[in-house]
Amino acid sequence: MNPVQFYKCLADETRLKCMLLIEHENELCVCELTEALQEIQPKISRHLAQLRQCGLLMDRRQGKWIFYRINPALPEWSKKIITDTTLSNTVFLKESLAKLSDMGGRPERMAACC
Amino acid sequence: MNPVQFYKCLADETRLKCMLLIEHENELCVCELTEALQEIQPKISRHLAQLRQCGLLMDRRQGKWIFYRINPALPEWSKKIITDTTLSNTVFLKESLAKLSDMGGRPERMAACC
DNA sequence: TTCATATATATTATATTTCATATATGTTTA
DNA sequence: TAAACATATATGAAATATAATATATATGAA
Repeated sequence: MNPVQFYKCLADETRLKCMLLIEHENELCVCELTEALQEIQPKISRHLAQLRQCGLLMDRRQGKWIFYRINPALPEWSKKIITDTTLSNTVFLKESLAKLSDMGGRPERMAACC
Repeated sequence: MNPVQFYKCLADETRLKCMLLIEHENELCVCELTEALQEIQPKISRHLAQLRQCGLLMDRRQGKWIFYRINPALPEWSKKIITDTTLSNTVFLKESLAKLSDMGGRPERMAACC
């Protein structure tokens, strides 16, 4: 992971909030992020695609939904930065987390089994 | 310090290398960075100005030279990210550090006294 | 004046957003 | 079973916004 590329991925409000919300919640789908950030779906989807292509996120499909999580194969220093940034910027995420917990009809997780 | 703005500052090769080199060396002037990165002076200068305006760097003048250092007033989480990134990306800085130690006629520091 | 450094600006390159549309899965109904 | 529909997500292309660069010019100290 080139550090410049890594920081470029984090250098956008939508992408950074996606990353930190996913870190905070462990796993989120596109519709949950769309609701949390109050943005249109294609915009969220595009930024998630970029984060996936750069290796920061992994996805798994469960039925209609695609869940994203932090790529566990990321180098330790970059994973640490993501967790540290999440812990130290609760205000930055406050509104989005509120929207998320107010959201009805969230998809149920099944363990990514076996 | 807004985290998006912070990461935007780091999301450029020249700026990131300046930050990490300054972190590594404690203090560097424009001419040293120009030599270390093998870039023209106005380019370095512009990026340093941006880093200063955003509050990531502080400068002090000593005669002809202006020395830059990491702004000690930065929030802890962001200072930590700068040190962690420096420690974990030695390869990224290798060439620049070599150029720097090969450089002749580097300005002498006087303690930023009193 | 000269050397080192800083700033302004115009041009070019890059990134982002939006809309329209496509794909993929799941569900309903014939 | 299969066809039709609904929902979630992805993508292509165009318009717009933002950032980077190179060049020229300005400033400030010795």
